[in-house]
Parts: sequence; structure tokens; C-alpha cells
Amino acid sequence: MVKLRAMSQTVSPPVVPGQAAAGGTGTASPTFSPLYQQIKALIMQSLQSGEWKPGELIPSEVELAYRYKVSQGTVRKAIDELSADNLVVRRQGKGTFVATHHEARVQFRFLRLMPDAGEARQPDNHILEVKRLRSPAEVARVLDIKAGDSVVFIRRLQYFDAVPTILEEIWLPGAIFKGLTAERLAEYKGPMYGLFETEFGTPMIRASERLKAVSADELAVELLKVQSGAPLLSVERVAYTYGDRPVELRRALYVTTGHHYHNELI
Amino acid sequence: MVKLRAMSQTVSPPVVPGQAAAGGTGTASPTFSPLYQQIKALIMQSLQSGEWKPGELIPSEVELAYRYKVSQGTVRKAIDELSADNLVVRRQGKGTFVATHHEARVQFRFLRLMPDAGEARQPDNHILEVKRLRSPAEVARVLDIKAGDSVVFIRRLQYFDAVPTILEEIWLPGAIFKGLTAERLAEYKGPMYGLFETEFGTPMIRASERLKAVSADELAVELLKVQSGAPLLSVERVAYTYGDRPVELRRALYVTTGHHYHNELI
DNA sequence: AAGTGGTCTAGACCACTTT
DNA sequence: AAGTGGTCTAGACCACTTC
Repeated sequence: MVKLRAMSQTVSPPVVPGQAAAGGTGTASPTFSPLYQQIKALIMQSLQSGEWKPGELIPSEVELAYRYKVSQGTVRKAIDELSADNLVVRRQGKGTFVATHHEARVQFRFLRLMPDAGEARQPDNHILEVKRLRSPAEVARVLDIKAGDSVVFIRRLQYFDAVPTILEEIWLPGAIFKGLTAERLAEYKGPMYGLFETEFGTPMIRASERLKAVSADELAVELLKVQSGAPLLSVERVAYTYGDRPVELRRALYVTTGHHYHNELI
Repeated sequence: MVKLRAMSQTVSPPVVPGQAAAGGTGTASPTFSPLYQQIKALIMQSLQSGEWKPGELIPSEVELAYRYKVSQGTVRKAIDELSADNLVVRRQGKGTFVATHHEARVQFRFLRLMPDAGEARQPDNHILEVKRLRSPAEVARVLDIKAGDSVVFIRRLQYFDAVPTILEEIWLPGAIFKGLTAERLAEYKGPMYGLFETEFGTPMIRASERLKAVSADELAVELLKVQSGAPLLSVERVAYTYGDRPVELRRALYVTTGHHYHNELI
């Protein structure tokens, strides 16, 4: 069995069972990484491989320490970072769980549109269209697939208090989202990312957004019931799963009369 | 001398020299907080009081451990959190420094407008107006002062590559920003928050923003050189200094043709 | 060489949850 | 009572910076 190596106790790069550690394989110029980073990488591999699925309990710190032959403190620091990255959730007395989109808490991370006054509430989702098509070059580039590859296209309208507020177009890699149909989307209760995670084994763990102000086009006028040329908030999102793999492109238009996009600068 | 107390080794609430700890004074129902949280609160008090100013070196972990009579590990955990909160910056081999706005790195935290293509660059600032006036009720409520209290009002235009892009109105509590004039603002090189921090002892440590899409009004048309009714990104910000005290209200209009507001959802 | 933050260990005890 | 994460300590050693 190949053992993990602590920092600088050796000249060779850190090695982990079956695969290189976070620092890289280090063929040319060996890079090192702290033990806890190597442990973190190992745990992430188990998350990615589906050994521990969203919502499930992962092994205890003591057990992981025994498994990886390091101290509990080192495992702890690894899990500390995974927790900060929102990949796992600690619960005192119970254990550490794989993060899931089936919690209200997580929704706010991915839907930043808030009512100007009052409490945030769940939107009503209306799936307008689901079809499979060949990926335009522009979409393919973002999703890191080949132009012409199969993609799933979704058009959705979201209502807050019966007011049409969000119109979005979503592109997903067809290879991952095989059996995705309008029916499954429509009948599914809860957040779309919950469905992606549960049914397609693809949890969204982070996203990058670009916001612009734009004028309502014809489709927006029709569906969002705004005047032609009305200002709308355009939100273009690329969402990523484990390994920073892009798996969703989403272009949304938000009506921001009565709602706003909330952001904390920390 | 009153000593700090570790968790639950006593029935009385944790006490710190001269003041209650993070958990609160606990007169009615004593609340507890971990030792490292108490240390963190103590360090924050020193930051707030100006004992250690932005850019300066704070005492080493060993020294702080001696001062507070706790282990270095406990001080470390306190500073870990302060570092995560962006209140201090660690530098291996050198020490721990109080965070400052005089670093390019910090700019990106507070200016999220990026060019759609190419590298971000520093804007040219044009101060259009600086005046002192009595606070409108609406502004006073946000800044937690009394309506009619003195406030400094600033109107500023920012250019990227000679293109007018950001028009903003800023309100500041007059009591804090006494000698603030158009001249000082105009002659100051670097970010406005750097000036606030250096000249007025008021570092902005976090901010909360509300974004909406709006139509250009007359003033925006004139100054931002956009067409009447053109869509603009409205960004309303409240910035806070130590102790979560609001000290700035900023209402900005961003031109988002060629630029976008960037946000990471993590 | 000395001082700083960064990593790692081992052990003790606490708070919380479940059995 | 047993198991989990959370806190705290003491000590060793490493990496980096400065003198």
C-alpha cells in the first residue's frame, strides 16, 4: 500500500492511493501539498464517484483518520474546508453529511431574487418547452462539449404570487441528462437542481453569473407581461459540478419591479 | 485580573477584561461562546478602537496567546476566522496585518463591474458634486442617524477607457466625514474607500447590494450619454464598518453594454 | 539565527444525538 | 452508555522572511 506523505518529509511528491494528490502529479517540477489538502482531495473523489451521495452520512472523522492513517485533526481540517466550500454539512452529535439541494437553505445560494418587502417565497414553476437539439457552437464552448453534440433545451417561466417574474432558457449536456422530459420536470416538486442531483447524479456545487440590464424583447413582452422595451435584469449563469465541470448554461430575464437581486460583498 | 473562561468549565458566562464576550452579557439567560470566539471579539475590539490600524502588523500569535493566557492554537483559530472575514491578512514569515483597501485585490470585492472581454482596469473618477445637506428621512433610516442630521452628498462619474459607465450618488454621515471636500476627493489617488479608511478612520468591511434594471432618466441620459429610456443596472449599496455600523449609502447606475456585473455563487 | 505563520500529532474534555 | 462533531492544550517540526 502506498502511503500519504506529510509536508517535506520527503523529496518525492505526495502520493495517494491510485491517484495523485491535489498538488498535481509533479512529473516535471514536483509540487507538494499539505496532508490535509490531500485528504480533502481524496474525500472529494469519493463524493465525485458517488461513494457518498447527496444527503448521505459520510464516515466519522475517527474512521476517516484510521482509513487514511492520519490524525483526526488532519481529517478535521480537510472537512473544515469541504464545509466552507458547501460540499458537506456538519451536524454535531450526528455526523457529516453530503450537501444537497433538498434544503431551503441552499435555494438562497442559487436564487438571489428577493421581494423588495416581505419574506422570500417559493416560485411557481411553469415549464414552457423541453426539447433536444444540436448544440450551437456558442453553447458548446461554454459547456465544454463539441458543437453539434446533443443538448437539452428548457424554457421556463416562474411566477411569484401569480406575477410572471423570471423567464429562463436552460441548456444542459444531452449525454448527462438523458431521460429528461417536460413531464418529469413538471411533476417534480422542489428545486430543479434537486432533480438534477437526485435523478441524474449531477449536483451543482457552484455557479458564475453575469448580470446586465437589457430591454424586453418580443418574447419577454409576451410572457412576462411587460411593456416593449421595459428594462429587465439579464442573468447569464454557468453552473458547475464536481471537478469544475460546467453542466448548465442558463440565460434568464428577471422582472425587477417589486423584486431585486440581492448580493453580499464580504 | 479577570480571566477568560473556557467552555462550560463554569456556570457563569464567559467574561473578558472590561467587557462582555461575543456571546453577550448574559444577564437574563447566560449565553456562552467558545474561547476562540471570545479572543476573536477581543481582537476585533482592538481593530475597532484603532489600536492596530489598516495595513499595520498585529502582534504575533505567540504574543497574543501570552497576552490572553490561552494556547497559540486558540489564538490561531480566532485569527483564522478574522482572516476568513477579510479583516486581517496573514503572510507567512512576516505576520498578520490589518486588511486595507490599498490593495488591488480588495477592489474587486467592492467593484464587480467587469469588461465583457479583456482585463479589468481602473476607472477614471470624476467628482461632479460634493455638498453637505440635511439627511432625508429615507437616507437617515439606512445610515442609522436622525433625519435632518448632516450628511455628505457626493455625485461621481466613472469612465472606463474614456466611456462614461458609472454614475453614482453617495451619502455619508456628516459626523464621521467632517473635512471631506471635492478637492480632497479629486486629488486623492486610488480607491475612495482607501481615502475613507486613511483619512477618516472608517474602513468599509462589508456591503449589501440590491440590483435592479431601470430605465435611464434625464440625468443619466445627459451624463452617461445613453438614449432616453435605455436599460441601466441600478445598484444600491449599504456599506458597513466595524460593529456592523452602516456608514455609506450608494446609489449607482451602471452602463452594461460592454460590461457586466460579475458574481460567484458558492 | 531568530521570528513569523503553517502543518501535524496526541490527548483530554465538552456538547449533542441516538441507542 | 456510546458515538458524533466541537473545543482546547502542548509540543514538534516545517516554510518563509528578515536580520
